[in-house]
Amino acid sequence: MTRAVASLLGRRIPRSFFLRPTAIVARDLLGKILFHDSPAGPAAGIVVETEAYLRDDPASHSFRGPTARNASMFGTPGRAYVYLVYGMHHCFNAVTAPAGIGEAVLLRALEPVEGLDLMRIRRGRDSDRDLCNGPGKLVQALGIGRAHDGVDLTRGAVGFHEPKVSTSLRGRVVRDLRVGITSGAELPLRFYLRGNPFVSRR
DNA sequence: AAACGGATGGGCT
DNA sequence: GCCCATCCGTTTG
Repeated sequence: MTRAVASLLGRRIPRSFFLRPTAIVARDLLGKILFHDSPAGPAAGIVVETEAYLRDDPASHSFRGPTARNASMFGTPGRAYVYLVYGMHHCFNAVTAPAGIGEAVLLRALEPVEGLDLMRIRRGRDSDRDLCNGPGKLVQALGIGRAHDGVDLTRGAVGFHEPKVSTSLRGRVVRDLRVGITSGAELPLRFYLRGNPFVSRR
């Protein structure tokens, strides 16, 4: 681990964190750091926007039961669920709930804090704000792909950490409707940090 | 500033 | 065939 990264990351988020109600996990991931120690170099960002996807939730991939595609969503909590959407982008989720129950948290936006040059190359964009302000964008910026579907986020190259210097999020957490879905659109399961310029929409 | 459409592929009815 | 948990360049107001 590089010197810069060591000064950034606190303790790794353990599996017990993900074994709590999914909306709570989605809320509590705000302010944590998503890190990928990739072969090309480290990249990381502060989580600023998430969405919860529940069982018996018509917007959730798990709604119609387990399939080959969504298998990891029904697997061990604290692992990744990565899938291809719109034929060209990937989305990254942290699996929650006990095995057999298909729930997860979609990561929608990060505030880039490490590996910004690498992110710019991967994204083909220069502006800091355009690196991780969307679910497809952050996945591309971090170098995450289909190969990461099912990986354990509590150990290994991809995972969540406490920030070394933590700031209070009191009064900054907003809860409202999810983005880009049709059914289940009335459920308030999106969480983001008020006023943060790296959130995917204002 | 908002609205729109094209790209692109896999999963499911 | 149709429907996407999206992104981006272009057009329109």
